[in-house]
Amino acid sequence: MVFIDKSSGKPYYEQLMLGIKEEIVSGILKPGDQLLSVREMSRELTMNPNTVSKAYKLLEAQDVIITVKGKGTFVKALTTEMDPKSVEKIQRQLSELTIEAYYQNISSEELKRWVEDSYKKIKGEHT
Amino acid sequence: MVFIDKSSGKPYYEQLMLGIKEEIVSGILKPGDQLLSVREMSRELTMNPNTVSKAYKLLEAQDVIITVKGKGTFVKALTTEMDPKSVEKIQRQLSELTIEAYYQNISSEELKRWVEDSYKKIKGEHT
Amino acid sequence: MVFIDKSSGKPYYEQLMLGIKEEIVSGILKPGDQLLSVREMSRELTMNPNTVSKAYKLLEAQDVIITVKGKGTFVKALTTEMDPKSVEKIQRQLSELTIEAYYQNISSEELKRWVEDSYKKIKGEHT
Amino acid sequence: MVFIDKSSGKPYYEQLMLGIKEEIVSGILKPGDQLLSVREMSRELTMNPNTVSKAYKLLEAQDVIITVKGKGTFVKALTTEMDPKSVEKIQRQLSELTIEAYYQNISSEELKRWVEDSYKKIKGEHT
DNA sequence: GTGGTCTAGACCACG
DNA sequence: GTGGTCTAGACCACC
Repeated sequence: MVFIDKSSGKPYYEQLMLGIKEEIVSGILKPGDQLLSVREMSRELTMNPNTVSKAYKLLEAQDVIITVKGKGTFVKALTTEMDPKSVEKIQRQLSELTIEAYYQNISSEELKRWVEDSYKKIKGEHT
Repeated sequence: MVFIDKSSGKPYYEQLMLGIKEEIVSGILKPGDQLLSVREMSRELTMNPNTVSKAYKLLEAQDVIITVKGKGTFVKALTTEMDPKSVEKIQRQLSELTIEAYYQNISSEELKRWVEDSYKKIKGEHT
Repeated sequence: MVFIDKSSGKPYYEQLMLGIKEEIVSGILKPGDQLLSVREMSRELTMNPNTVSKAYKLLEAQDVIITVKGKGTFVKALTTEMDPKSVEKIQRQLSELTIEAYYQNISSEELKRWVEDSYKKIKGEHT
Repeated sequence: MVFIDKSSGKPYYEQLMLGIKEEIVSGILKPGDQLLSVREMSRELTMNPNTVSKAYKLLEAQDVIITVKGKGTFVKALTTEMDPKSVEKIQRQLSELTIEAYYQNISSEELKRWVEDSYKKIKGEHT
């Protein structure tokens, strides 16, 4: 069950996208699994259907899920290739994060430990 | 010289804030150094003075710089304490980044290597 | 209704910030209450929306209110912790005020009575 | 010797005005005493003569000091009457301070104790 | 010269 | 509807 923090400042649709990805990488959602319909999901999370729809559309554009008309929305298999653009974006964000971390006197070791922890958390959720 | 990507979608003032922090951690700007005046900077980056001012004000709120009315704006010494809120924010962002990275088949090792590289880049620029 | 004295020399946004805080401590505004929207408030007070926005942003930085994009701005619960910087500032201002008072032959007792009165006024407005 | 905090944000001339008043109420400066000349004072405090001059002019307007052309500037006797405008201003500032204090969970008692302390500090400096 | 405040008005993202 | 960003330009206080 994805959790939406309504006062985090982050757009709902982004939180939902991230939440779904999180459930996929952690194995809660598996390839072929059907997502809640837009209307169900919107009721579940008490948000506007348009917002859920936007998240689904963007996830579909990212090849994370696929919508079959009249059938529903399904999780796609994790791709084995990297999307250069996404990778580049991640690197850029990481670089910015490093500057902020450095400014807070967070050492490189600490930061790497946090990366490790995050990975463990994801894998640990696999059943 | 801070570079502003006018088509990145990121607000100019955030880019400027990050750019200035980058110059500070990398040693290009040292404590006590005077920043370009709001007007100079706005001319330099071809943006509105209000936008530069906004970045300066926010950096001042973060204790990164200090502005003396009628005098100018100056770099403060790097603090040695951590701001719990900022640290928490960094951890959260890192956690989200990890999910995206995992989705792109980027290994934990790879990600940690990038962290290390970013740190080296910062320190390598020290004179 | 916050009152703005347009000829007091004090910036509008500061007057608005103080006015909102006053309504909160006196119980007129309660945690969770929605503030007037930026546009409504600007119409109400006949000032520019940007000025209202500035006040709201600063109050948010002080953890007094919280704004949710596309939804509105809401009163936060009064915190139970002290912010050392704010406390220091209050002490400094009080010290300066004392000098001015002393210069006007205002006794310590009188000044303390005024403090008491101000507190009573705040609490008296509670419902 | 008045101390000017060049990075406090407060205008220099106001700091100087307050500093001189402080020296008067604490007895360091007595009625009839001669102040440093504008030029001496500006050298002493490493500030612009115009700034010192502005402070002196304003203090003269407040009947705190008096300038005799060709002679110098002298401390006037503490008046025994109150200036209604000044008193009103003090009350207003105190009222605003109370709101901020209340917001920081500072009790009425604490605030009154601080007032008492400030008064003691002033009187304690009397020789 | 410096930064600070305020206005007017445009455009965008979010829900 | 909401707030956020950006621009253009005016006026003021401080130094």
